[in-house]
Amino acid sequence: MTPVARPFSHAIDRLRAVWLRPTRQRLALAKLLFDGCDRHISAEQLHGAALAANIRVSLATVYNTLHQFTEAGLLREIVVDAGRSYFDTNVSLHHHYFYEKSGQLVDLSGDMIHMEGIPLHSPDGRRVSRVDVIVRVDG
Amino acid sequence: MTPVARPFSHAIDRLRAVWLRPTRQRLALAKLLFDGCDRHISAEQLHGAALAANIRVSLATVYNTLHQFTEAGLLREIVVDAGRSYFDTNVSLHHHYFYEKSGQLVDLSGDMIHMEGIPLHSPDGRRVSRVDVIVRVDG
DNA sequence: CGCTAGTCTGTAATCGTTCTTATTTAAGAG
DNA sequence: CTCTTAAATAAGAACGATTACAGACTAGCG
Repeated sequence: MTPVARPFSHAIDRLRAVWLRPTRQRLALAKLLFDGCDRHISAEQLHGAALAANIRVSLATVYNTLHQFTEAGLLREIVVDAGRSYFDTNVSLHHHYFYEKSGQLVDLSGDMIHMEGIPLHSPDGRRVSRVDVIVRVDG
Repeated sequence: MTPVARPFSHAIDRLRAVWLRPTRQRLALAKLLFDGCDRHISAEQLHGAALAANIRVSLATVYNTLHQFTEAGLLREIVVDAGRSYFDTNVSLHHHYFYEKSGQLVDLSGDMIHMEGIPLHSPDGRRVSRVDVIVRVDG
């Protein structure tokens, strides 16, 4: 209930906060993405969802928007496969199960796994931007 | 020094051990891959290396061979980017730094990071096939 | 309203990878 | 050594996800 926990209930406020012009397309996509549920969605899936909701938006714009949101910290990109990446609306610290067969991605709470010894810098002193843990499941 | 630590010094023995016919192409690629150094190599890079070494082999065969070796446990596939995957000749337990800018992959010794709480099964009881940890570095 | 930088569209291009089909080859039998 | 056959390879077409491009559109401002 603190302002930090749920800072921007409205899509337009989220966009303003990260200095992205609230255009029709970005607003519509933001509303689809940030509806309160955590999502793991691909660009194609979001494009499909937009069309299904009668929002005319090109696939190129979906890609642009997803990358802009990711850069702004509203989304986190998760690469599971050569040639498949998902965008996660939950940007808090957590990890993932990945079901190789179905391609499904499932959250693994961040405090379930304790990691020690993870470096904050690379061997040559550069900053670690993030640590991805993917638990791969056969079935 | 135990037989297990360095079981197959010769490429041909490695192939026999995993029931892959030692064809000219597979032998040549195995020699390039398992020369004693740990490598993180992409299919294109290996193809280039083969051509440079005057080994005529098609890209399709390089892909087939890499996947067969991976399935046989001689290699480990590491996906870092949508549309880029590397094959690691070091199949022992360890993790990786990934330099986003250069695309370089660097080993992170397995016992540097201690992880606790990593599940052996998925929430619905399926076996975890492996856990990938990628420490992403900006520069 | 009119201007301008930023954004969007539709399509073509690109990239890494996989598929397909004809050809070649390893390896065992005779 | 030759024959036979299943397995492996070559070459390029096909593929799917993503990116690039050039022109049209629009938000925000005066």
